[in-house]
Amino acid sequence: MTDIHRPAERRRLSMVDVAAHAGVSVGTVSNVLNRPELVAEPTLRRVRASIKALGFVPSAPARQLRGGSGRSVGVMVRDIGNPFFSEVLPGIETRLSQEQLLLVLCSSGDSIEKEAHYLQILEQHRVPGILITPAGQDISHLVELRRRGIGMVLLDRPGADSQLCAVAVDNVRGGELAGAHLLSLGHRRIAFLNGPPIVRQCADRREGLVKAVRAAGLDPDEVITEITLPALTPREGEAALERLPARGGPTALFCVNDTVALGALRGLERRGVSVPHDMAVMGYDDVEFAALLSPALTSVRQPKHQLGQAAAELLLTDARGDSGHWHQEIVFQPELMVRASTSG
Amino acid sequence: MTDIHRPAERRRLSMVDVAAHAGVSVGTVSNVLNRPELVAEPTLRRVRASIKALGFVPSAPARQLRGGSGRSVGVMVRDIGNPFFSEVLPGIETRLSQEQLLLVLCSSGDSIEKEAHYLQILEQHRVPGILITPAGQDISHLVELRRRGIGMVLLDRPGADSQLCAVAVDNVRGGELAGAHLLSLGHRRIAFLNGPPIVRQCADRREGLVKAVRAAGLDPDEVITEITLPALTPREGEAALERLPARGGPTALFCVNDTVALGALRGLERRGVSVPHDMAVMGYDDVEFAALLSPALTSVRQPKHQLGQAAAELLLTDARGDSGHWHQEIVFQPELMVRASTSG
DNA sequence: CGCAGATATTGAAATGTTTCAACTAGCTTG
DNA sequence: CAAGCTAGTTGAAACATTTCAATATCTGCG
Repeated sequence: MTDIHRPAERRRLSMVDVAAHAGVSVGTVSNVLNRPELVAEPTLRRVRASIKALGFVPSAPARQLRGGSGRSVGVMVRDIGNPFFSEVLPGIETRLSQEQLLLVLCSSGDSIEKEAHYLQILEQHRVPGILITPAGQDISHLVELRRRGIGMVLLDRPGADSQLCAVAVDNVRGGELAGAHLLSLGHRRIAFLNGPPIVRQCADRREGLVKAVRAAGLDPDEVITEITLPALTPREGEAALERLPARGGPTALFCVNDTVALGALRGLERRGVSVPHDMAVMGYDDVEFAALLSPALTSVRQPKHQLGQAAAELLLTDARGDSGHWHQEIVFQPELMVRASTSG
Repeated sequence: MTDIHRPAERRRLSMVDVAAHAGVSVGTVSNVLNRPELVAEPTLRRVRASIKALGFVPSAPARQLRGGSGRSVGVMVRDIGNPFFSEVLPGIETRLSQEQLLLVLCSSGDSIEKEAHYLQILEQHRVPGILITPAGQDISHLVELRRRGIGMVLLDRPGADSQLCAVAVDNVRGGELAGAHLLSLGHRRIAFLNGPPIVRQCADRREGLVKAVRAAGLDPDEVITEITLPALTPREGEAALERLPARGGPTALFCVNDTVALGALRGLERRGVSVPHDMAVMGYDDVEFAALLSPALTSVRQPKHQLGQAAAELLLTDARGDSGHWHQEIVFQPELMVRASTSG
C-alpha cells in the first residue's frame, strides 16, 4: 500500500508553456483554440500536439475575464427535494447542455436571505442569465439585476406586468379546477393544506379555489378551512392532520402539491381513515408517482418538462440580449386528472 | 406601454472606479473586501459607501485568476430525473452552501461522451472538486483528474481499490437482501429488471441476487431471468413486461430501482395482474413515495440524505488537499423494507 | 529632538487569456 | 523588378483582481 500524495504543487500550465513548447507565439496558440481556420495546417498540427503532450487545459476564468460574460447560468428553485422541480430540471438541463452552458443549481429553501445571497454570488460570477422561482412576492431586485445586464426568466411564476420574461402554469385556473371538482362531488367542507401565502403559487391556487366556491354560489369562509404549513413536505402534510377541526370537520382535503398529499395520505392511512370514503384527497402537480399511490391520487397536472424547456429557451434569447426583445410570458394550462382518491 | 431597452452597454465597474470615487488606491479597496481589519475605520466606511453608491460587484473570474481555484464544485449524476438523485442532492446542497460553494449540476444520461465533455468543461473552470457517479466502469480518467489536483469523490459507487474517495451503499448486500426475501416467500422463478451491466450499481445488485440464490442451494440460471432495460425509467419498466416469458413465467419481479418498479406496477395493473397474488414486485432505493404506492412497494432502503452529506463532506477534505489525506471509503448498509407488494 | 515601532496606504507586478494592429514572406502582376 | 496582395504570425495591450515590498504618517520614549 503506497501513500498516494498529491504531486509537488507544480504551477499550472498556461498558453505560454504551450507556445514555448511548439515554438510559436501565444497569439497563435489562442488562434489554434478559437479560430483554427486562420492557422496554417502544419502549425496547427504542431500546436495541437504540444497541447496534448503537455496536457494543457485552458482556463475558463481567464477567458471570461477578457471575453465578457460566463458560460454558466443560474437556476434557482425553492426546494430541490421537491419532485416537481426534479421533473422540471431535465427539460432545463437538456436545452442548456446543447448550448454548452453549465447549470448552477441553487436552492433557496424559501428563504429570502438565502436567495439574495445566491443571487449575489451569481452576479459576481457574471452569469449571463438566471432562471428563478422567487422565494418572495417582491421581484424588484430581479428587475434590477436584469437592468444590469443579467438575463432573467421567472420559472413557474407569472411575470408581474411584463417586467420580466416568465414561464408559468395558470395556478388560479388550476385551483379553480380542483375546487370545482371537489364541489361537484358534493363536498361542502374542504380543508386546504396550503403553503405560506407569500409564495405566489400558493396564493394563486387559493384564489382559484375561492373563485370556484363563489361560482357555486357558496361562501368561501364557510366551505374552506385553510391550514398553512411551514414547509411543503410529506412530514408537514401528515402533521397538518392534527390541526383539522375535530367535529363538523372537512370531508375533502385539497393539498397544495403532491408531496403534501403524500404525507396526508400516509397520515390518514395510519389513522384508519378511508380515502375517498371518509375523506377525499387531492394533490397538485401530478408528479410521476401520483397515479400509482394508494389510492391513486387525483391531481392537477402541470406540463413540467415543457415548462423547463420553454424557460431555458426564453432565457437563452433574453441572455443574448437581442435588441428589441420584448418581455414574453408563456402560460401553460393545467389539466385535471381524476383518480381514485376523490372518486373511488 | 414603454419599450424597456437594455441600457447603453456601459462598461462594468471595476475596483478602479471604486478607488477613484473613494479617493484611495485599488490596493485599499481590495483590503476592504478581503482583510477589513487592516483598514482604518474612516477609510473603511468611505470605501464601503462608494461600493454601495456605485453598485460595484466584484468579479469572481478575476479573483479566481489571481487567487487559484474556484468556488464551485461539480456534481455529476447519471440522470437528474431519477428521484434517487433528487433525494441525495439536498444533502449535498446543504453542506456545500455552508461553505459558500456553488453546485454545478451535470447529468451524464449514462453517456460516457457527455460525461467526458462535462468533465473537460469543469476542469477548464478550475473547480476545486467533483462529486460523481460515473457512467462507465473505467474510472482511470477520474484518477488522472485527481492527480492533476481536482478533488474527486465517487458517489454511490465503491472506490476501486482506494484509488479515490468514495461514498456508497453496499449494493451487493442490497441485492442479497432482496433475493433472500423473495426466496423466503417461496419464489423460485424471479425476473430481474436490470439496467445495463456497465453500470456498476446494476452489476452489484445482480451479484447479490445471484449470491442469495446460491446460498439457498439453487441454480441462478434456472431461478433468475434477467431483462436488461435501455434506461431506468417507468416507461421502460412497463415495456419490459412484454419481454417476460409467457409460460412457466416468473412469480416475482425484482426491479433494479423504484422508478422501474413504478412502471412495472402500472403495467401489471393495466394488464389486470394482481400484485402480490399473481406476481410479487419489489424495488430498490425506497424513495419517498415507495411506501405509498398501490400496493405499497417492498424496497431496499438507502440512506440518501446521509449519502449526499457524507459525499460533500469527503469532497471538502479532499479538495482542501490536506497533505497526508488518505483515500477514504464510506459504505452505508442498505435495509430491507417489506411491504404489501411482496407479502400482501 | 531624533528614532524605533506601529499602523495605514500605495504602486506595481503577476495571473492566463483575447484581440488587434503591425509585420514578414511568398506570390502575382503590370 | 517594384508594387501590391494574401496568408500567416507576432507582440503587446487590456481585462479585474490579489499580493507584497515599499513608503508615509503617527506615537511614544530616551
